[in-house]
Amino acid sequence: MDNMFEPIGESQTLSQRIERKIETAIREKRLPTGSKLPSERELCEMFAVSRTALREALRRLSARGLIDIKKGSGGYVSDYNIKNAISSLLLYYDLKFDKDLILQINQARAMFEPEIARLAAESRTDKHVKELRATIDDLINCNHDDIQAEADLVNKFHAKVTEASGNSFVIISMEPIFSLVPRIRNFIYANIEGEKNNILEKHEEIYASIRDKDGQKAFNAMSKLIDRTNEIYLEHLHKYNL
Amino acid sequence: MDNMFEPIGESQTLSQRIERKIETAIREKRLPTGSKLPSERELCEMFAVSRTALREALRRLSARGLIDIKKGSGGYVSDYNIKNAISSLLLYYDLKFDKDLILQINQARAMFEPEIARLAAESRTDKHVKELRATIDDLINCNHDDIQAEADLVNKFHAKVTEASGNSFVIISMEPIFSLVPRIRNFIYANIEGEKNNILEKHEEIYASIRDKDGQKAFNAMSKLIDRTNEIYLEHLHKYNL
DNA sequence: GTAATAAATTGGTATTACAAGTTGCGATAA
DNA sequence: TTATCGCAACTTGTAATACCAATTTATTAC
Repeated sequence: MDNMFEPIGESQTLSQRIERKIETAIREKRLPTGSKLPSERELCEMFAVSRTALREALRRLSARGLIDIKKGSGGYVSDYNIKNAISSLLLYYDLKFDKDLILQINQARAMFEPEIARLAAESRTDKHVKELRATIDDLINCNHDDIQAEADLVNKFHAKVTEASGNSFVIISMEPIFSLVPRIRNFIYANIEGEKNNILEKHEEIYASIRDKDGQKAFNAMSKLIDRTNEIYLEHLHKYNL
Repeated sequence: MDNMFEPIGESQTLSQRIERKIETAIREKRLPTGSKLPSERELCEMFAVSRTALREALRRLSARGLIDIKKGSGGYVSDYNIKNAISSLLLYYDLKFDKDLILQINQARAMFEPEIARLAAESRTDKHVKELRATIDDLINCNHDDIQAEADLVNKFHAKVTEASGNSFVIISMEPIFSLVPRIRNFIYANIEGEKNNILEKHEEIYASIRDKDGQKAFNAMSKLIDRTNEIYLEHLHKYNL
């Protein structure tokens, strides 16, 4: 019995209550996307509060990405997009970034990405095929010494495969991974010297499977690729005793 | 050539620049978790700005979950937890919730949950086994008429399985799904009359597999369960032409 | 030393004033 | 008539001051 006696009255501040009222209106679409909010003075009158309190409520909503405020113009209901949605998630991973997270991400990739490749093979459009081809070509032409550029292109390829799955939930879920890769790269300077041809081959195989709409083949190729990549990572982690 | 002429000067407001400065200090751990910020008056002097501008910066940081502000006490660097991180993600799904999202979520579950069950079987602790057992027992004892309670318990079971995987990235990724189930339930009144025994059996099978650390068996059982559930959903969607 | 009390400190709200940017209307010129 | 310019009437952004309410700290009485 932790909370036998809950706090009496509203512990919420005035500006928080205003925030919640406007937020509810937005969630219930009473304020549709893109619509203009009344001016601050008008809202002050409507809520019967000072401009100070109202502005702080608007600042919170703006910080959370629910509204856009333009100086001299006014406030508008934001087109709440994925960027807003995952920005705080990215911040979270940014703060808790460590070796464990890297291992867990690698594990998650091994679990999910083969299935994603399978779905991509079944759902991809011609546009996706073109973009995947272009990415691999860039990778082929990439300077062998530029490890950073190579890693970025590999990352781009995997992001494109995920995009080709057409499942927005999957795309959003994987987004943090592809955003964190640059940081992982700074953490693990795993050299894939002598592996590049092998890696490249597997990417070609994945590409071909998706192009030919062969889900099972895409699954297998992706599975092998991720497993091999994880092996390289683990070897490196052991070698440098991280 | 889209951006031949980039905007001149800082389009950022003063309060946004203050916000960014403090945010950077937090991200770089110069302000460690739990530490107390200087008082508003002090910060005003340090940044040489009015209290108005400073407070709006603090409001933004507070709204984003980076700091906690206690009246009469002061501001503290928040222990930025998962709740903060995924709250905006939940808002996003809340706003774009529709039939398509439900279908994509079901697809994603079919892709991911079997693998999650496999990992759970390999990583689970005794505590997880107990909790899973308790959840199934609740489901058995649940009133057959109370469809809502049943759905909640099934949902809880799947959340617990995910938790047992021990992979925090996976847990966070799946969190939106388990949060959305109540809304899906209101969308689809899929009657599992006559299915309950079948569903229950499969849950028992998953439980036993995880208890016995049989990953492959857990994978198969979860796979069958999700497939059957999706069938029921699709039948319902067709029947009512949603 | 402890507990009650008073004082100082801190965040919350209100008010007023002005700065700075945007919008739209109308006067003016072509 | 049409295009352009400029001004006026908006809008939000920042500043300064004052006071309220909650919390913390210092003081006092026991």
